[in-house]
Amino acid sequence: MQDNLEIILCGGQTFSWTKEEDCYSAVLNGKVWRIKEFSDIKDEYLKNYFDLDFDYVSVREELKAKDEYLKEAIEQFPSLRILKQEPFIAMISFILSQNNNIKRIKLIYDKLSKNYGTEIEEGYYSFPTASQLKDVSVEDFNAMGTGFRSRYLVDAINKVEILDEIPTLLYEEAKERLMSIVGIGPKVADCILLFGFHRLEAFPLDVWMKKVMNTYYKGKDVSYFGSYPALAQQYLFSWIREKETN
DNA sequence: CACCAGGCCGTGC
DNA sequence: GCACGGCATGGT
Repeated sequence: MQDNLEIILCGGQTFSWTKEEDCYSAVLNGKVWRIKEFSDIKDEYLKNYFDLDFDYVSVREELKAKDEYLKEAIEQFPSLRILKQEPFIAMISFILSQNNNIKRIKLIYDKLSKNYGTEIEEGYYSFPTASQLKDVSVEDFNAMGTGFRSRYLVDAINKVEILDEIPTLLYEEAKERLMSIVGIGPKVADCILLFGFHRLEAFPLDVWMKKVMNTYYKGKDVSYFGSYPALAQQYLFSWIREKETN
């Protein structure tokens, strides 16, 4: 298992993957996947999921030339990619993420899968679909440990059709539309647009990125980072977390 | 025992 | 408009 996959699969952009003894596993698209390294990604579904056709090299070079912080971040995490997750999974995952930590988000993600998803192999469950969750009540969600986010989940599931509109909308319109769901604010909306719709103009500002902006990019904003601010965000997010938690 | 976590809502000004 | 407190819960 290489470190490269760790930052992508367990770094907070997805909660679908489980680190096992000798591989990373996930249930996606109705199938159990097990991978140890990039060369295991051969299936068409996974190739698309891992965004393997996008040319990260030139974007990395462009960002590295901007300043020393981006240069350091990119050199530390050169293999970072933005996964193409299912919109519904991304929406629920990032509603769960607020005022929460990665480990516990994953715990709830797995609990929802086990209780409301479909068992694909023994012990491996798909994340529930919107229709599998449509009759789940606030009290039911409370039993899953989602706490004050339970009512947000119910509202999101009731308004799931919004996700179908997103691809037709401009970034700002799409963000506003997502924010009409109770419990989705600017940051969660950006995460859904980025990880669920691959909108690379999104720029999720969480506590870590706010710290980065205040400390290293004072007076600057998203426009400083060029055409793909989401990539700059992802490198800097990983960089600052690594720096301050280890 | 505290305190914290990839924020947002509701209230008050 | 903007600042503030509160929030369920598991981990440390």
